[in-house]
Amino acid sequence: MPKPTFFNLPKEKREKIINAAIDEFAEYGLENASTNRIVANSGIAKGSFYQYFEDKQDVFMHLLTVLEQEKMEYFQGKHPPSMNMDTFQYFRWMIKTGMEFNSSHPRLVQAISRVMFGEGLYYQNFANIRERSMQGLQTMIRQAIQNGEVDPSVDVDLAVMIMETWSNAISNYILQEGMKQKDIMKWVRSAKTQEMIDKMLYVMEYGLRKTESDFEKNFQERTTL
Amino acid sequence: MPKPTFFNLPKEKREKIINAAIDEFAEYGLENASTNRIVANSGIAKGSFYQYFEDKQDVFMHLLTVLEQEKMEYFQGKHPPSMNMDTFQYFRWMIKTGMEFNSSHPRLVQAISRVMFGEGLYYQNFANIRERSMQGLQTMIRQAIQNGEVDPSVDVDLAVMIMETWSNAISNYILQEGMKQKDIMKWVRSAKTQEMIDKMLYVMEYGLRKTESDFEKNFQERTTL
DNA sequence: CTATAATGTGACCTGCTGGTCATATGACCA
DNA sequence: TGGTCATATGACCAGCAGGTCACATTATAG
Repeated sequence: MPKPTFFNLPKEKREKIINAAIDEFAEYGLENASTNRIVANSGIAKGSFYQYFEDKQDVFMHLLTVLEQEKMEYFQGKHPPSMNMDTFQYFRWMIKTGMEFNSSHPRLVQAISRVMFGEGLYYQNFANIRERSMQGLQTMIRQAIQNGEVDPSVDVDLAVMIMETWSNAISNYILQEGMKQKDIMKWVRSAKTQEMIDKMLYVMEYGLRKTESDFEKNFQERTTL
Repeated sequence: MPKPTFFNLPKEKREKIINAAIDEFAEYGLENASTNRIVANSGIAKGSFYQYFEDKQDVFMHLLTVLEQEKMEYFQGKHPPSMNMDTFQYFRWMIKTGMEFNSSHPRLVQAISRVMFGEGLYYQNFANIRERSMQGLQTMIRQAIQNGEVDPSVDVDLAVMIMETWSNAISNYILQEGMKQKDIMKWVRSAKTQEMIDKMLYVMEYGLRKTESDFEKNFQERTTL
């Protein structure tokens, strides 16, 4: 949390600092952000910076609350188009409204996602290596559509992106949980972890919505082979 | 690519350097990794480092190819349990085998995902803020299960994680594509982008697999309201 | 007006960074 | 043996980092 002195500042000055910080984080991420540049670009003295904030992480935490707050205000100004939405319709409305918000605050969102989701995505070199695995997935999916397994209306690139997302989500989840364990190997192979993976993949396959098809039946069928 | 001198090194020395690099990246990410620490921990001189590599990004790129290579070898040693798998079964096998590999190379995987997917996840502070939005999702999903909308066998935490993953995936996708456009606002609101979002959410809802239910019908139904 | 407290300032500190280079080492060959 | 060449070394460099602090400025109160 910023110190009280920061909140006593005139609004204009505060915003100038925040904007400089946003630009800095958007460009360099958290660890490589430079307080020197931030103070230079916001036209305050170095010493002042440390009268407003503990350190640069403090600034970044403040950006998070700014985002949270502004997003909440934005949502309060909007209203769902209908009262009779089910949960999925509501979620869709939230996502779309969220996108509207994001596109009206691109720098702020970029700064935060730069920090939260890594520098990796921004390096060109990585793209090449990703490409190779993407191509593998692509042919796999094309085949699957031909075999009538994958919904043909879902276009190939989208399906690739979805499978990649899932694959990363599962990997990260397992990695992060696994790191907490004594014996990762054993933990990964445990029935509980395997079931977790199965469930995630089941949802990828059949979706979150409850349909007439029986979950348990499908689930058993798929996983015991 | 590392320079030839690196590949002329005795295997043992090479591995010592690689291991030091893995530890460094796992701990500090790419930008904050220190070549000084790497040379100190691998017991080589600073100058030698620059006879082996261009710079630290060069080292990291090499780690990527090491991962790629070792993973390929690992997969070649394994064989799918059955030849009659459909695509989803095959994908499940790939994911699980991948997890096995990851858990047998935890440091390497951690180093790479640390760089690729950001420092953000590793800071404790962020967890608190995420918590709040998670709780919102949680109550939403509990309600949805009660209303018979969400598959009750999918447990709440998993559903939250899935929705969060989707929400992030969509945001990132839109942000990255949107940044290339002149007018983000307009692009986000364009029919094409909106349809893309609809499709992703449709897949989240109904899954990738082709079922007896008609995609086009469902899709139309859901999105025109 | 003076006294006191709060805020603003930037020169300065130490520590570490990525990177260089003159020199030392030692394997190989004539 | 002496000469050559790839490799190894670490002292050294300039640059920038985050952070401090004695002092200047301004606001507040008596």
